[in-house]
Amino acid sequence: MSRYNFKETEAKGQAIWEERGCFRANEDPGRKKYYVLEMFPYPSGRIHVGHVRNYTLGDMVARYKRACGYNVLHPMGWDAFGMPAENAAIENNIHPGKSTYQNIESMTRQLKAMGLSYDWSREIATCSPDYYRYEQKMFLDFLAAGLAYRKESWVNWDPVDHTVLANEQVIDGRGWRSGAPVEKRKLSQWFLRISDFADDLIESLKSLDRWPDRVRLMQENWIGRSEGLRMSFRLAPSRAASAETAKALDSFDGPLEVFTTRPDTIFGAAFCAISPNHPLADALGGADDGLAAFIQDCNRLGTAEAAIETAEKEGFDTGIIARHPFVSGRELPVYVANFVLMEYGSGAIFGCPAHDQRDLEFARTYDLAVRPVVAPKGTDASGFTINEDAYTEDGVLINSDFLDGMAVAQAKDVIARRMEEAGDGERVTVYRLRDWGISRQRYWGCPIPIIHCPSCGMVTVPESDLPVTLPEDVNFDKPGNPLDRHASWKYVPCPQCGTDAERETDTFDTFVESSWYFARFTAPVADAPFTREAADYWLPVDQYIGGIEHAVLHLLYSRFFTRALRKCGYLGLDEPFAGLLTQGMVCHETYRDAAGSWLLPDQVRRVDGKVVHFEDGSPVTVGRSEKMSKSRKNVVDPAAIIEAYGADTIRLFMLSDSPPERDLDWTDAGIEGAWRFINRLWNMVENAAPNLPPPGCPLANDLGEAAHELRRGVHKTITAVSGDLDRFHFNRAVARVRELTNLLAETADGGDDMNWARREGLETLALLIGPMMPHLAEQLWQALGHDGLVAAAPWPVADAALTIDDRVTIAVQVNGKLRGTLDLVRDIGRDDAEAAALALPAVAAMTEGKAVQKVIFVPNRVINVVL
RNA sequence: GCGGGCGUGGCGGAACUGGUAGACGCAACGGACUUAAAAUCCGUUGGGCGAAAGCCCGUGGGGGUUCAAGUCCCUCCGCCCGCACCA
Repeated sequence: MSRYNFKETEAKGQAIWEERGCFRANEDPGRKKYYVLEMFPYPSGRIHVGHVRNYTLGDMVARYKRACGYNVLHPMGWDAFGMPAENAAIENNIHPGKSTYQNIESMTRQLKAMGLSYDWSREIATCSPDYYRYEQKMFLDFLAAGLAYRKESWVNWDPVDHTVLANEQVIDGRGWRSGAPVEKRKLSQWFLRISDFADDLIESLKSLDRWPDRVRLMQENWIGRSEGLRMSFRLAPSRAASAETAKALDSFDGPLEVFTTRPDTIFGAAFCAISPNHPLADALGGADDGLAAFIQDCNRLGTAEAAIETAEKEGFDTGIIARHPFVSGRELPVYVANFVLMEYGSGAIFGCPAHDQRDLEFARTYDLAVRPVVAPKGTDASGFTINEDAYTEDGVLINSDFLDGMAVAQAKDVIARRMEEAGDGERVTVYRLRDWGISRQRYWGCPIPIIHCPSCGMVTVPESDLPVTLPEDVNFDKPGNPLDRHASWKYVPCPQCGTDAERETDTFDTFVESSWYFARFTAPVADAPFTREAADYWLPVDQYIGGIEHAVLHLLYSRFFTRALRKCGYLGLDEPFAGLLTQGMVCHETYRDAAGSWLLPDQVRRVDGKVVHFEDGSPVTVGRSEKMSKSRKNVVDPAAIIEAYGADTIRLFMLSDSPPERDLDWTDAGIEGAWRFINRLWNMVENAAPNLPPPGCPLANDLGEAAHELRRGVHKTITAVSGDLDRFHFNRAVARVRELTNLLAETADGGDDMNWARREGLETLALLIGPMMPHLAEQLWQALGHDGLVAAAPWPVADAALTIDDRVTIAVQVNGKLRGTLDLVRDIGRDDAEAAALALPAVAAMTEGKAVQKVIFVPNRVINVVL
C-alpha cells in the first residue's frame, strides 16, 4: 500500500481551480443564486482552528450548492480595523496599517492552502479607504435621515483600551476585549438610532425561520420589549421638606412620569423611586447636601461594579411626596434609589411591595406599607398577607376600590383607560435596547467625517472631500488616541465658513464595518458601497456561518444596518441573513505540570496510557476539554497540521466527529483517523482504476445480483448524503461516505457488470467527497480517467428505483419486546406478515397455550403480538 | 432570580414524524504479514449469566401515557449557555 502524496495533489488542485476560475461568481439572472458567507476574520496573522472549522463548513456548503447547479457567491475578506493592530503598534513600534497588511498576506496564504472555493477577486479589507469611504458616506446619509445623532451621555469607558464601549460590548461589567472593569463617564458621543427599529427587529425575528432559536431568543431578550403604562404623579413637598427642597421642586416643574407594567397594582403603591440620574434628582440634589452625596455614591458604583448583585437596595427620601391618582390624601414618599436605571422606561417607578420582590425588600428596609391588592383566585381575600415573598402571579384584585374582583389583565386595562382619559397616562412599549454608541477614541478605525467649527458648530465633511483618510504619520508613544494629538491632521478650515476648525478625532466602532461588508461583496469594486442590481441579485445571504459569540453584537447590528440602508434607499430588504448556522467551539484537553503551569499539547506525550512531560517524563495533570485559548495553552496550530497531513485531512476531521453546531473535541487520534481514511480511499481507487471499463462506457450485459446490490448501495448513499448535506448533518454525511467506501472495498474485480458497477461506485464516491475533501476528489476523478474537474461536475443523482429495497427486515415483538426479525418482501400484507411472525419458533414458544389479544402491524417495520 | 439547551458504550457521536438502541469513527483486545517494530489487512468489542442455543438488564434518577418510549408528559438530579436591580 502506498502513501498518498497530498502535497503535490493539493498544490495541483488549487492551481487548476484558480487557472480555470472555477469559483468566480457573476450575476446571472437566469440562474438561481446562492450566497454563502462565513464571518470574515480579523487579520491576526495566523489562522486558528476555529477559523478552519468555520471555513470548512462554509466551503462544504458552497461546493455542494455549486454542484447542485446554483450560481454560488462565496467571498472572503478582512475585518481589518481594530485594537490589536494598535496595541501591536504600541508594543512593537510598527504602523497598524503595515502590520495589518502583512497579516492579511500571511493569512491569505494559509487560507489558500486549505483549498477553499472563494472568489478571491472579491476580496476586501475594511481598512482600505476604498472600503471605508462609503461607510463615511452612509454615515452622512444616516445623519440626514435622522438615524445618527450626537449626544452627551453616560458611557461605558474601558480604562485599559482607553475607549468607549457599546452596551453590547460590556460582558459582566467588563470590556469585551480587555476584560477590564468598565467605568462610567459622561462624554459626547455619536449614536445610531437602532432603537427606532426595536419593534421591527424583534417582530421580524419570527420570519428568520432558518436561524437557531437560541440566537433569536437572545436577540429578543436583548431588545427586551415590555408593554405597560406611563403615568403621571403630581408632586408636592412633604411637611418635613425644607424650604430649599420645595424651591428645587418648583424648578423641576411638572409631574413625575413613571413607567409600570403592573398598573393594576396601583392601589398597593407605597412609594415612588427615581434614578440618581433623573432630572428631578439633579434638581433636588442641588438643595440637599445629603442627597447630593447619595447620588454621587450611586454613580461611583455605577453598573461597572460586579457588586451590583450584592448591593443593598438603598434609597434616599427626598422629602417630596407623590399624590396617589385614585386615593385622595394618600401620599407616596419619593425616593432616589440606587436600583432605578435612568436608561430604562422613564427613570422612575412606583413601588408596590406586595407584588414585586424588589419593591418588597425596599419596603422592609424603609418600613413602608405592604398592602396586598391581588390575591390568588379562590383564597379568602381578607386573610391574604405577604410575608417574605411578593405575590407576582395572576389573581383577583382586592383592596382596590373599583378594580375589586377583576383579573389582573382586566384591571390593567381599566386603569390604563382611566389614566388615558384623565390625560395622566399613556400606554407605551419600552425597550431595553439602547441606541448604538459608535464613537471610539482610537486611531485604527474609520474616521468620522465631521468637523467641529467654533462658529458653525458641527459641520459634515462635504462629499467631495471624502474619504477622510487616516494620517500615516502617527506615533503611539503615549496612551490615548494619536489622532487627538496629531500636529496637522486634526486642524482644518471649516467647510462652511473657512475659520479654523477641528476634525472629529473619534473613529467608528469596528462593528460598523462588519455591519455591511456582506453587501460590499456583491460589488466589491463598485464606485459606490455596492450597486443596487448586484445587491438585489445576491442578497440576502442564503447561508451565514459563524460563532455564537456574535449572537447579539454583530448579528443585531447588521440587521439594523440593513434596515437603515433601506431607509436611505441603498437596499430593498430588511434581513441580511436568511439562514444562520452557529458553529460550536473547538475544544482540547488542558495540561498542567507539577508546578501548575499550563503546557502546550506539543509539550506532553503519552507513555503507557499516562500523560507525561515530553522532556523529562514528569507527570502531567490532564484537565477537561475546553475551548482552545492561548491562556490555557490548549491550542493546536492548524498550519502545522496542514503541513503534516494536508488540507483534506483537517477538513475531514472538522466535519466528521461532531455536528457543526456542537463543540468539537480536537484529538490527534481524530486527525490520524482522517488521514488513514484518505489514504485508504486513494489506494482503493488507484488499485481499482486500471481494471475498470473506461469512463462513460455503456453497460454491456445485464447486471448480476452482486453488481445490482452494489448499485443499490451506491444510489442509497447518494440519497442519504444529499439529504444530510441539505440539513447540515455533515458528520452523518461523512459516515455515509465511509460506509460506501467499506462497501466498495468488499467488492472484488468481477465480470464486466461488476466492474461497471464498481466504476459507478468509485465515481460517485469521488463526487460525494468533492465538498469535503476537494483535492482528493480531483485526484480520484483523474485516476478514474476523467479530464474535467469535480469542482465543475454536477452532483450525482440517485436512481429512485435503486434506493428502494424489494425486501425489508421487519422486527417481530411479543408484548413489545423484540423476539426476532423477518426478512420479507416489501409492502407485504398484514395477513402474510402476521402468519410469518406467528410461525417464528421464538414467537410460537411464547404464544403457546395463550390467547393472542391482538397483533399490531406497522407495514415494513414491526409486528407486535400482544398476549 | 429569569430564559434556553443538554444528559445514549471506555470516548466523539447515530437513531427521519414513537416502531430492531449504539450507524460511522476513535480507543482497546485478538489474529495475519514481518527477524522485529511501524504501517497495513482481518476479526472481536454496552453490561450480566451461560459450554452453547439463548435469557436478563440497559439511553442521568423516579413515575406516567402507549401494543411499543432514547424519542411524548410529570417530577427530581447534574452540566452548559444567555440575560440579569428591566419597573
